[in-house]
Amino acid sequence: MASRAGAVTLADVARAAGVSKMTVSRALSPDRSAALQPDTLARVRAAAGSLGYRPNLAARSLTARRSGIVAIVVPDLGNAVFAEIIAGIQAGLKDTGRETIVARTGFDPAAECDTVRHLSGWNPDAFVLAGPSRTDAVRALVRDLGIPTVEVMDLPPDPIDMAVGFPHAEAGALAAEHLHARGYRRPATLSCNAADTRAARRIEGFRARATGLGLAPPVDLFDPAEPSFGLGRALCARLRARAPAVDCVFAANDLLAVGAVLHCQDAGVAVPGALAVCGFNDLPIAAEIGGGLTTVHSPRRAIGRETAALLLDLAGGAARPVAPVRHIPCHVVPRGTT
Amino acid sequence: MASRAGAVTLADVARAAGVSKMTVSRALSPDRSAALQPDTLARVRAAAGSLGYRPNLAARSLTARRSGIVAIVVPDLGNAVFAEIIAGIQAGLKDTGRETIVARTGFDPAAECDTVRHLSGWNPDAFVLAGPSRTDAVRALVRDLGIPTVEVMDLPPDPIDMAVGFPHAEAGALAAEHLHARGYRRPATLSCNAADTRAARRIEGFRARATGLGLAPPVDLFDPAEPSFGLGRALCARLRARAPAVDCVFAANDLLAVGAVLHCQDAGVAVPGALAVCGFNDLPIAAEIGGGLTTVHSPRRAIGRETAALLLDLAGGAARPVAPVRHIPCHVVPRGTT
DNA sequence: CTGAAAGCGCTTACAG
DNA sequence: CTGAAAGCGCTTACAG
Repeated sequence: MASRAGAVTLADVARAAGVSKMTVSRALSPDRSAALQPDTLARVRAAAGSLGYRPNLAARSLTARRSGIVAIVVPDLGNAVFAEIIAGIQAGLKDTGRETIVARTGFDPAAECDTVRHLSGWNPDAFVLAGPSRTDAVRALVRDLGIPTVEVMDLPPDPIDMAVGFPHAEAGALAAEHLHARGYRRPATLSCNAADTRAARRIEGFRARATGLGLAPPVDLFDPAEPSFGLGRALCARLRARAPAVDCVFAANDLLAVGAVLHCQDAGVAVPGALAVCGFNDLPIAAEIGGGLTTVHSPRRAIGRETAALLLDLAGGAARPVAPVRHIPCHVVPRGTT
Repeated sequence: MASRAGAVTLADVARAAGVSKMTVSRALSPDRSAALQPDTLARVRAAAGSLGYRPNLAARSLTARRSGIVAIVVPDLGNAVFAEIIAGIQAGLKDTGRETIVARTGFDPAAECDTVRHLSGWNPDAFVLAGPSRTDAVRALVRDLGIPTVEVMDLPPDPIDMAVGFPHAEAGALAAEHLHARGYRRPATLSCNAADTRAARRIEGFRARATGLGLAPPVDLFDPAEPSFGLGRALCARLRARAPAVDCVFAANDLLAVGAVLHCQDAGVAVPGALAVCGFNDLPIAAEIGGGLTTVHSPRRAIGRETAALLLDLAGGAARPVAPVRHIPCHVVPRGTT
């Protein structure tokens, strides 16, 4: 039994194969095994296989000074957006000898800093930070650590190191252009969750482009609660009471947007006839509701894959990849609500 | 700059504080610092703080023979069920010096084995396996590794080691009891995804209890596709065409159940008047649809927290905790669709 | 209460 | 193409 106490080590394999530990080390390293004589290689691999050798990764990490770990820090796992980014990264890193370690902060910027500090003890090859805001403390810490860091989902005005995503103002601007092109002229916005600074920038981007295109200044409704269908219903009800002339709505996320559509269905308000609705993210739910929700697609998978590619470029040699800031644009998915 | 090359080590702190490495090691270990003189402790901590010392976790893991890592293997992160189990575990492990490492298998049982084998190289304190099925290879591997392992979400007939969850047949039985108590007598079941063996057991449990209570034998509709609202709509349409006398439906998951309700709304079928619908999981969507979906709540958070508690019990000393198999029951949440 | 020695299991950097 | 030596940064087990 290869249990923890008496685990099979490099020395055991060396003994069994009649070679030195170094030869075993080389035989089991994809990069260095080419230098070995074919029959030596075969003998070592056979011995390793029959003994059930599994390298001690802590020991490897200690000497090689790189762990092969990519540390991903997200606010929340239940959120499909972050889950898909992680899935994209893991898919892109598959079979490259890199493992991911995922930590969640619960949207607490201070927790992000503690988490990065702690994870740094594993000497990750890279950090991926997915949360919406970054404290100065994290920025200083990450710089000080000297570990490559990718900020994802967003393109911050002042990236710490690398970034893969899109400026959230752009997502709002695309929604404004779409609604304008469809002929709507009196817009409103729905948003929530004060901690979500990206949502705020989407709304700002919408407002800027909407007024630039000559639409009426948007009526903004905001609620500090977390997003949900129920909140979308409530905000839409409030909107109709306050500003009945509004003919279209940009909701900062799909949950609010679907809630708004549900409210309209219940209240007998024709969508998009009396009120058009555009969301953000393009979660699966957007395609599932009757007629489909028009929404701005955020390319989570592509961001994850591109992040993996960036990390592999890094490992490939260049001190910094050719393009350390990669813009993955979002786009409008027109469906039945606009 | 405390970058990777010249990171601050225990020896650096020892020099700065004028003590030996051992004293620093003790001062920084919560368990062993009690044995130090208070002023020594303070001096060491001050030195560690001002130098920005961060322990090298690979080195610690190598000597202490435990990493403090809990390795969680899930089929999919986008699935709210697994995300919540992970969140529950992470919440329960917070401030206990344990980190989680999360890997996904994409519902591929062979990938589960490869993943466990690879993660074992980090000498995790424990494995948490969340997927629905386990190959004999993983079972053998995990036993051979001698690392404590918790299977979660389910209570398998033959647990490898520890387990936290509920038998899925029980969830189906609860649904049958609920529908029976409400007076429904001619049931059907909707299910999908051949790889989801747990769903199959929920359906079996439903059938057994339904017939035991004297209901008509359920009409079973199955589709091999992944669950979605759209599939729920389609299955419900098929059901009504094939078995118009059916008066209630147990759907193996909330996505199918919501889809079934949406189909009924579109088709002008009164819910629950003409057809009652009960789902499984109690995802947020269940409370959000108009009137609310009646569903069997799966206690994901509680399972996560209980798993964390089990792991802490383990660390507390006992070779195996008092109750290595913990039953966290599910329950019906009655809402508007039954 | 504190410390000197040994060693965890690997890989790096030299040799030959 | 292969190997002997040294050392990564910690903690365990002994001493005192």
